[in-house]
Amino acid sequence: MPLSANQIENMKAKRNKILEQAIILFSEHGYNDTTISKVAKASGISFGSVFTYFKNKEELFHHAVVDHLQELSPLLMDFNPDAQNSYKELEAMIDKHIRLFASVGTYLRLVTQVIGQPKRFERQFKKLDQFHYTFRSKIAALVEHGQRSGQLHSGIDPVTSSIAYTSFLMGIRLNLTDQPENNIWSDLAPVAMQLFGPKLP
Amino acid sequence: MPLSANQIENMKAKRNKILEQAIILFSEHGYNDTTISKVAKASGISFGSVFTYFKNKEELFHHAVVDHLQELSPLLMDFNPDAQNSYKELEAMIDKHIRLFASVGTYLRLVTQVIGQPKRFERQFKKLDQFHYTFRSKIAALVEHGQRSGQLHSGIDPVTSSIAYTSFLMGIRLNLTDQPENNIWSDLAPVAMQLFGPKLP
Amino acid sequence: MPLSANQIENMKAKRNKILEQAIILFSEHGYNDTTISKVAKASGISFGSVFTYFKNKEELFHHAVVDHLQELSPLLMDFNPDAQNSYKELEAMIDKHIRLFASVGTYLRLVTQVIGQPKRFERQFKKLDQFHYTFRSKIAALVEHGQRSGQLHSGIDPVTSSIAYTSFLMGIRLNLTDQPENNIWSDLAPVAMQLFGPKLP
Amino acid sequence: MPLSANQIENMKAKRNKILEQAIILFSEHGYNDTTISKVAKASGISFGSVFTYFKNKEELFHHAVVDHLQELSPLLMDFNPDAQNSYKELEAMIDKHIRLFASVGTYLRLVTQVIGQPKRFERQFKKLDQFHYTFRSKIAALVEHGQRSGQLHSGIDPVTSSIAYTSFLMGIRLNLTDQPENNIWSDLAPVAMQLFGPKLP
DNA sequence: CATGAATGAGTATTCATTCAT
DNA sequence: AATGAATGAATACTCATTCAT
Repeated sequence: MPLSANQIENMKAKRNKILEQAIILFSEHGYNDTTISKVAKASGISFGSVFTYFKNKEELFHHAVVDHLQELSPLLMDFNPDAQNSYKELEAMIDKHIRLFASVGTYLRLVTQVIGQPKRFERQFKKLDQFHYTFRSKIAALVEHGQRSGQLHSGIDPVTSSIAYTSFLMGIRLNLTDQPENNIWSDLAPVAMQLFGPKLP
Repeated sequence: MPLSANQIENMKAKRNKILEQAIILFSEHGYNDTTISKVAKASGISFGSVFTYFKNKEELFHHAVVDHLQELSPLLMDFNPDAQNSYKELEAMIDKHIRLFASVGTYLRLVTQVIGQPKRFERQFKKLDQFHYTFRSKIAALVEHGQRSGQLHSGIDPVTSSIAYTSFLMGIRLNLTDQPENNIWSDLAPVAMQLFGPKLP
Repeated sequence: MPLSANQIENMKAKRNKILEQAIILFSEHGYNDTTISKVAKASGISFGSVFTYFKNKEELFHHAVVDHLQELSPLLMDFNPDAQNSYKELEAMIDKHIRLFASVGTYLRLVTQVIGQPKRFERQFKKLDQFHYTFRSKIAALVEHGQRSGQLHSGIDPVTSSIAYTSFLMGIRLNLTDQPENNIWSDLAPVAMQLFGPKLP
Repeated sequence: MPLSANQIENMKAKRNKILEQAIILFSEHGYNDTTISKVAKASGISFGSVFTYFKNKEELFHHAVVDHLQELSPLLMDFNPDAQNSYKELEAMIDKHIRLFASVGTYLRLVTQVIGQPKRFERQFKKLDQFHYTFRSKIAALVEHGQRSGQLHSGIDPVTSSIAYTSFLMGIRLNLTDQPENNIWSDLAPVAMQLFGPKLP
């Protein structure tokens, strides 16, 4: 008996619910201290059912790390490296990134754990590293463009500055809390811009 | 009959050996996957003896995180916020910091774990946070000096840029591997300098 | 899908099996020398399953001490303090008690351990102490009745003699072995009766 | 170099100090929960020195149980089975015993532990059982004397009543606390006398 | 003899995974 | 598919005993 569309929908919803809670718990308590039992409870799903959706804990962790990246990726990559006005494009990009990094603290703390222990979370690390590579490459392209068009100083290697920039983003995410009153986030955009050697207008 | 000076020396050496190996293992495998047994083996010390030096695993972790900070602290704070030539002082400081961050990757990955899960490692986090505060305050003082003396642009709040800078340091430490051939480290110094809004000479 | 009635029955049986073996082992080897592993083996149940039924060793011990008391209680309290013929009622009661104490040696040795270390087994001790209080109070009531009706000498305070009696019961249980050929038990009934100051018929 | 008399004295004192504290700790916390380390601390003696006086924990426990019995024994046996007035002799004996049992609660709780687990503490149990045998035999002799001289009823077997009596003593020791205000102890003497079937004067 | 560090065997407890219902 | 009981491997920690100083 094939599953009805309704059932399929229902199962997708359950899977997402599990993943959502898994991200929260893994993020806050780490891999080992997040037990399947706790995830099940938080998701309002029976203990045994978690294994219906994810064959084991490692799989659950993997998807918690990787699946969400698919959603985030287009948001992070939403800028045009060939934009006429590289300067403005950079500014707009930085603004978006900082807003985004400020808002997805939970997930990014999970990412941090993976990056911080690349050997331990090898499979997840590779996925993130791949993404990081395409991400900063696209940024580097924009920077190179800006340098050619004379809007950015040329002294800095574009790849270096793109690495500096993504590191900066991860660094502030690591260092700053989620306190909403913490409005230092918005002040950081112009500082981030400095990394690309902007020429004064 | 109290312990002989020789014995005391011996014990100190053992304690340090344990701590040293604990940093390596905690850094690479995280808190839970680092077992006391592994630490003991790596230190060439019997299992039970670890408990002679640290009353439990939590305590061992705490000292692994905190004790080493005492050694690192003077190196990180080795700059003069009241230096005549703020610009040169900043450059020298950045250079030292980057070299240092490049060389103590293992320990800093451990620090990263603590910062990434502040609730889980509350006690350790507080200690690190305290240090971070004094660290960036001293940097901010240097920046303020530089702005007053006109060597740095005044558009950026010194505290903000000091936070941006320490975040940047942590971020590159997180993102870069320890491959010795990885000589991007040295290229990052001038990019870091940008964060403080240097006036072109 | 809730558990079937059959499963529930099965689990109750397992729980009882564990408790039964726990009583035997705790009684014979004491709290510390009775390991969960031994209890599991004796019960024919896997090691981990013991924790399905009792959240920890302390809990297992507690139930081993306290649950069985519920079964014993009605047997010990099976006499009528308001009986017309207090003398005969006392005799019948003593007879029952002595038979009972002779037959439940294992459990009572466990009780002895708790009473002997009231601070160590505080929670269990309180439960037993409560029972002891109601138990001897009911005996005291019977004695008082017997004194009023002139069947017992009045020189002895009923509460004192009830305490003397329960102490006597525990004492013989402590001093005598379970050797079946040990038929001193039956001879003790008339001696016990003396504690209540019976008037010669 | 032979030890000076002073040193020997000193060592005896230390040994006694250890034993004294061991009785207290074993009595209150049981065998397993009493660690050598705790005994050492309580005795004001170094951890290692305990092993100078007792070759292992079992030995320490053994002496804690057995040595003190030597001191107690003459006090318990201090009555004359051939006394002219058996009745008075019994009364005096009971009085002494009850006072003694009331005052040495700590040690007797230790004894209780041994008797309650005869298999576990086999060696100690045997010693105590031996003593018990001679103790109740002497009492039985006094009772027999009393029966022959007509001061006690003859219905009860002297051995049975002596066992009843020693059981009673252990039972009240087990059941009653050491609260000094607990003056039920003194009321128990006449009740105990009943066990021997006294003829009314 | 006195001291206390070194050792490792022993144990309670947790938890991912399996599987019967 | 859903449930939750059953299992046992893994691990922190304790403590008697040994032994070097």
